[in-house]
Amino acid sequence: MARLPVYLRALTALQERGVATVSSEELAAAAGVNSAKLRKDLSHLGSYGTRGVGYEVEYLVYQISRELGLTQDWVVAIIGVGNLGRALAGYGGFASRGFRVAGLLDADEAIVGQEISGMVVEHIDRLEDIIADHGVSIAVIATPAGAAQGVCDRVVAAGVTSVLNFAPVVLSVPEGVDVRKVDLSIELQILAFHEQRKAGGPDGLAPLQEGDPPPGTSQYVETVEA
Amino acid sequence: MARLPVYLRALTALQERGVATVSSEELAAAAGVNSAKLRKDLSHLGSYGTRGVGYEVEYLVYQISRELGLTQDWVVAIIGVGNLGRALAGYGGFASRGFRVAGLLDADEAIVGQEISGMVVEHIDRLEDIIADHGVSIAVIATPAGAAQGVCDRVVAAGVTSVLNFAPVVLSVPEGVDVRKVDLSIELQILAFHEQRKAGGPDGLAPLQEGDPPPGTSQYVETVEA
DNA sequence: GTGACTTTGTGCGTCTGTTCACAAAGGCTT
DNA sequence: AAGCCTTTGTGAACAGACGCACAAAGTCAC
Repeated sequence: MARLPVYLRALTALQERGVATVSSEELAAAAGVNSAKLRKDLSHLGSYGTRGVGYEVEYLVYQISRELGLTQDWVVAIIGVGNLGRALAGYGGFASRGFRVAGLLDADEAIVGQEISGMVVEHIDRLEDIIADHGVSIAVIATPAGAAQGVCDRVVAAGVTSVLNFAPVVLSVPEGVDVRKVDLSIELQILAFHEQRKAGGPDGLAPLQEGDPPPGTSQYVETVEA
Repeated sequence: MARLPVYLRALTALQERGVATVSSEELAAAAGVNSAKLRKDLSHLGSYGTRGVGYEVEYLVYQISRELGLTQDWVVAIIGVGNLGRALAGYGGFASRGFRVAGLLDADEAIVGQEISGMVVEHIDRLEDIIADHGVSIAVIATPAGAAQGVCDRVVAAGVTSVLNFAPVVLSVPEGVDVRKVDLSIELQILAFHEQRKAGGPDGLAPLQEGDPPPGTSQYVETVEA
């Protein structure tokens, strides 16, 4: 389930505050979900709390970590060392959760050789070597959109079966390869959509109103991509 | 719908390639969704294509942009200018889609005054002024986890009703305020989960096997937060 | 002008995920 | 030791999304 990491974070926060036991109600509130859903998730996961008391925090942390595969280390390569790649390389949340960054790669000769967050940027030509040598199992793609599919094909061919994609394209991959996508501008657009809704619908116009330019004579292009 | 931005991106890509008309089947493939779902989304949105031909690309771009509220400009403030905040400030996808960054703010005196991507970083004390002066309607929170809720409360009090949160906490906000969350390490954890599934279940153990340490004597802590 | 072909728009069955509500289970107090 | 109280685990109703499949509608060729 996609909610387990959220539970895990809430639990580790409780753990740091020295809380030993927690009810489904409290934990659900901390994670921002319904308590019945949380209980069903946890029971579906096999672990149990004790009725009348709640869940033991440490035990649950261990169970969820194991379920998520965080008891073993995962080796990550970051491809594309632009602004975003740099931020990812310096992101503390990786190392502290069992993700080891084995390499930073880029195609730009001006960037290759630079030291970023204690690592030397390698040339993209060495991609296959680095994946094989370090046993990389997760690739993070932070390249420009145009390069993403090509890089993706190469990492998949080299045996990587999990890809985290920050490039604004839909990657096509063979069966058995997982892709997750994070797109900053899409998140903003969704917020803009809701914001507009609050302000009273799209410009207050019904779609295809009398007087709107009909399809076929369209000049609306300049309104979207400034 | 959360899929409209994906359609829009696929459409603008087609537009740049000079494609005038597209069928639901083609567009669905480009967006990575089922064609019936795409047609239902588009019809639900009110706009139509012409049967036997498909959708006119330009007209659809205009309609979706209008629905998403991209025909107007949205003013954004980025709070927290660490690695991630810097990457966001330099991200080209904002300006090109009608999102104008009105301010970069941070609490660290060493960062305030620096110029990042052509903007001078302001002190967090000026938060309310900047929101009011520029008419900020979307706040991007890229602070450390501990500061996020406090910053969120302040931007909401200042009238912001949409928040994009990169901090690894669940923000609590009053009714009517939208929060979207992007969490890099959660994405990686979900990938790790699937990766482990491919490799044959969580360590190959059934939960709470005979011989496992029972709850109450737990020493598993060191396995999770290294 | 007519017929064949293409593609949209949508009714309907299905399925997954969510929530309610309650019985079973365990602890705590007296 | 007995009963009360809290909290889990889950059956069942509910809701929304999804996708198939087909009829309506329009185009294109001749």
